[in-house]
Amino acid sequence: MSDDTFYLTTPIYYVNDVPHLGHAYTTVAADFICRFRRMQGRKVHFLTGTDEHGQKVLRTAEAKGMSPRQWTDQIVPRWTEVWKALDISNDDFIRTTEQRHEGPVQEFVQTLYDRGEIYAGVYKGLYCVGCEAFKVEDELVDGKCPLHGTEPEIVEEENYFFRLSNYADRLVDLYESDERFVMPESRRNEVLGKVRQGLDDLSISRVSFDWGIPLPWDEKHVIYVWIDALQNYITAIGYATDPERFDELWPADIHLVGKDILWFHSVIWPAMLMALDLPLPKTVFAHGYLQVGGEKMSKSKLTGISPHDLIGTFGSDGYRYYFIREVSFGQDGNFSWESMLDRYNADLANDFGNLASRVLSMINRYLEGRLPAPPQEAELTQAERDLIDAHAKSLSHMEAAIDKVLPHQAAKAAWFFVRKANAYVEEVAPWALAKEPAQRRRLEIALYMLADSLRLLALMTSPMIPRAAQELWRRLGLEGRVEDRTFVDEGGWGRLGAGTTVETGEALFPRLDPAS
RNA sequence: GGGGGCGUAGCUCAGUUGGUCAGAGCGCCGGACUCAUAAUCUGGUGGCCGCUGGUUCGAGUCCAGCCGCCCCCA
Repeated sequence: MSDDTFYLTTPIYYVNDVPHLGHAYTTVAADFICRFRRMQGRKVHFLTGTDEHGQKVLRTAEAKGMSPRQWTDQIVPRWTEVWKALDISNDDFIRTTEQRHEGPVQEFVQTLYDRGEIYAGVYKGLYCVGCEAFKVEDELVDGKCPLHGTEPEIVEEENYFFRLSNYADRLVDLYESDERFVMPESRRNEVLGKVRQGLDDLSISRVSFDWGIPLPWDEKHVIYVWIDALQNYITAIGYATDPERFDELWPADIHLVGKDILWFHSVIWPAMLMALDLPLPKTVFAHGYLQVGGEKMSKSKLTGISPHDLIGTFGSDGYRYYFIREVSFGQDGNFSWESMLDRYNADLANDFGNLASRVLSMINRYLEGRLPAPPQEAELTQAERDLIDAHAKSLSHMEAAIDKVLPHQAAKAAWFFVRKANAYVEEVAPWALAKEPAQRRRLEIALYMLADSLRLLALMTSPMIPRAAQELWRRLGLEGRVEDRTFVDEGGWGRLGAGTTVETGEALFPRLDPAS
């Protein structure tokens, strides 16, 4: 791959049901990171999609009186429409039932088989359909799966196994030598501790049902859904079909996952890649879980809340901002209607939206809506220099936070500049300058600096709140889409043309009444 | 059973290798200002840093035990 590419994946979501807040949380964070990387000038490839095979989907479909294909075909749009509503900028969307996936997956496992990495054996065990996984006695509570509360089925079947056990040592070396392979650090320790205890070989096929991808050398077996699913990360970018494209994008920079599926991504997936001598992803980042608190939705479970329920009130931008800013990314976080409302009003309406509103209004009132000439170096006072410093600091902190995969810190860093800009307004008090004709140039400089601050903020916040950023960009008389710009090209001061007419308008983020 | 994590102001959380580490934002109280979405700026209130021992000249910061909460286990 080339250095300027940036390939990020979300999990492909299991289409057993419709999307909920947890899925959207991962996807929004991923989108923020990808949009930010694009504006850093990286050549981004952002992949998401759906995981459609396996017994659970089959049973869900049967329960609805549909074929699994009918079921997945009608539910996938429920996912894509949510991503559209949240302005997710994915470059591709892969379904594991697509031809471009199934063929290469067969080639992948065939190659493993040819290399002796897969062998036939018999598996006897307790299988939990909910988990799509075998269980050992120890894991059961009163004979039932603790996650699903159901009794596992006793299954004895001929399976093919992947020689996962051969890779424990190499995996341990990997975790120890590369601190970025599993992030955050606490998760790395978790995986390391577990793998040090050794690994068993992994059953990778099923014969009891046929909703899956057949093993090419033994077609009565279908490939275990997880093995099939993980490969979306390479099949989507041309593994076995388009070597040039594959080489350009692989390895992935980040696999973003929830902590519940870390094992598959940090152990099984790299082991399979090792078995084929393919490069390993650079980082598997596991974020925390959301929990639902507060009064308004206390009776709901996270999985019972649709993103649409919140987008209606807070908008796509409000939704995105809240989940990016509120939750410490590597840790579990709480969602509540109340905290979402607080964040929206405090950060978006008061700090950001009002800043735009007051600046545009003053330019309109004191300068007839037209931007003055940008200040010369010699015209800058300490107040302007501080503002310029604040922006530089804010942007560099954002970049550092994104490097560490900490979107909430990046959002916080951006708001440092918002606050500084508001403080600058107070410091220079344009309304006072406007009363004294002798201060005309000082007034122009102050309002130019503020308009320019808004432009820089539109750039910085576009990855988080793309709609408001675009609207601000437009009101400042700027052409095109802000998301197509880069920090390097547009991140300097003084890029607004003298004489440009700016527009005032409706509040970017109208305050929301807590009572309603 | 094994492995990992969390418990710091009312709330959400920061606190590298132990010594200005007792912080930020929100909330709350007061002051300033009036360009603005009763927004903004500014000052302040507020915490036996879960409990108990230990190591140390000195511990949210290390060790042990305990209490509470949580996650993972192919």
